[in-house]
Amino acid sequence: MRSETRKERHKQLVSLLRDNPLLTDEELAISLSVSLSTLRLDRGLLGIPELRERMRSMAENANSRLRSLKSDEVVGELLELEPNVSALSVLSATEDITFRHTNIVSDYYIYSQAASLAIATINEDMVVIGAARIRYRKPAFIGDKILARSKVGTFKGNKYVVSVHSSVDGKEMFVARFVVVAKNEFIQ
Amino acid sequence: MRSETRKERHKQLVSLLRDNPLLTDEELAISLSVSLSTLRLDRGLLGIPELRERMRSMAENANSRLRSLKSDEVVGELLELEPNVSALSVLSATEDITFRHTNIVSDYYIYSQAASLAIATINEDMVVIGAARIRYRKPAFIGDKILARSKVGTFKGNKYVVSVHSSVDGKEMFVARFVVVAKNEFIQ
DNA sequence: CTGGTATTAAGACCAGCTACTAAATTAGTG
DNA sequence: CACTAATTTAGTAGCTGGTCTTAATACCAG
Repeated sequence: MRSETRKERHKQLVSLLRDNPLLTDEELAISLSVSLSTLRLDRGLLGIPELRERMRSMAENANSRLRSLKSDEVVGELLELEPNVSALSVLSATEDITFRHTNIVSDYYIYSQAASLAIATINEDMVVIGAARIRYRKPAFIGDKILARSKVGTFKGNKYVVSVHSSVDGKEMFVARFVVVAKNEFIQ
Repeated sequence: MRSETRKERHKQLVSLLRDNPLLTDEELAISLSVSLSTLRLDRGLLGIPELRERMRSMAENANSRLRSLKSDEVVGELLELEPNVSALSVLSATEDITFRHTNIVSDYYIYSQAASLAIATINEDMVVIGAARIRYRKPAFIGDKILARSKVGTFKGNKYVVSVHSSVDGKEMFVARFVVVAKNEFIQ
């Protein structure tokens, strides 16, 4: 059983597809300098679906991923919005927003949910975060539904103070106070 | 010109695909109760690409989006690291980290670069952000190279204060002061 | 009835596969 | 060295979800 070369090739195949899942069998075969037949056999052995399947599944959760990260602008799903007063969003903690292969939700996402909610709350064309004070009280884990609630406090001119409280199961997990700035001139 | 029905159908077609871009021509034709030919003609007239094209493009930018935030853990590229003292990272502003189709880099990424740098600076197994004060001084634009420099200030027990200054072309753009907490016990 | 628009049908072709069969090649062992 | 088993390659037919082209048909107005 001299299948060292094959094992090696399998590793390379996996790695090629990790870098670019949109390669056809032909391209893969050429990269690994084997025949189409061999490549298809390998792909079968490794249980890797055909290109079209891979595209399909990526396209499918491109949707959900889109929705979570940048979609339109809000990270999380906007549930309520009373412009310039308050808003509510929820973010479901899935594996791909966790921190270093743990079960803990990465702070980036908690921040992003809160910051985008703060921005969404303000009813102006162009709004950016100017400053913030944030505190993480507890971690959130895979499976948690993170509810973020924003409230507009004082505002002066083009600056609003928006506070955001994020909680899981009613327990406060994160608090922030953002200074949000509305830009009337369109920069650049 | 009895094309009222056709116009109506075109609207429905667009709306069907907006709801679910992964429908085949056959499914669409049935939904709209026309023949395959008609449906393909319509799709052509509206300049809508075939299913596989739609999948491909969705799959493509599912990719780039994934790759951009999270990548591994550090947002940006780590250039220097003196553990528990200071560190330096750079983030190149590309189109996919911008805010609302503008040229301005989204605050999420600036925060993420700074926070991950602060964490990377601390030489402990498990480290999370406990609190932060941050200020955005100027926006950053597509093409900018954002340099973030961290410095560890005081530390007491398992809490470190890490300050991060991010700049573009030597001009300070963002400042933050993080309280970083090292967790010795592995939570969960 | 004629003409124009809209719809449908029919046929040939393509990419990127699957599934299967069969032959050729390459080790590895006695 | 010959033999066997694993591995690789080749080749065929068939599928999906299209493309593109040409031709036939339905509909409706003037």
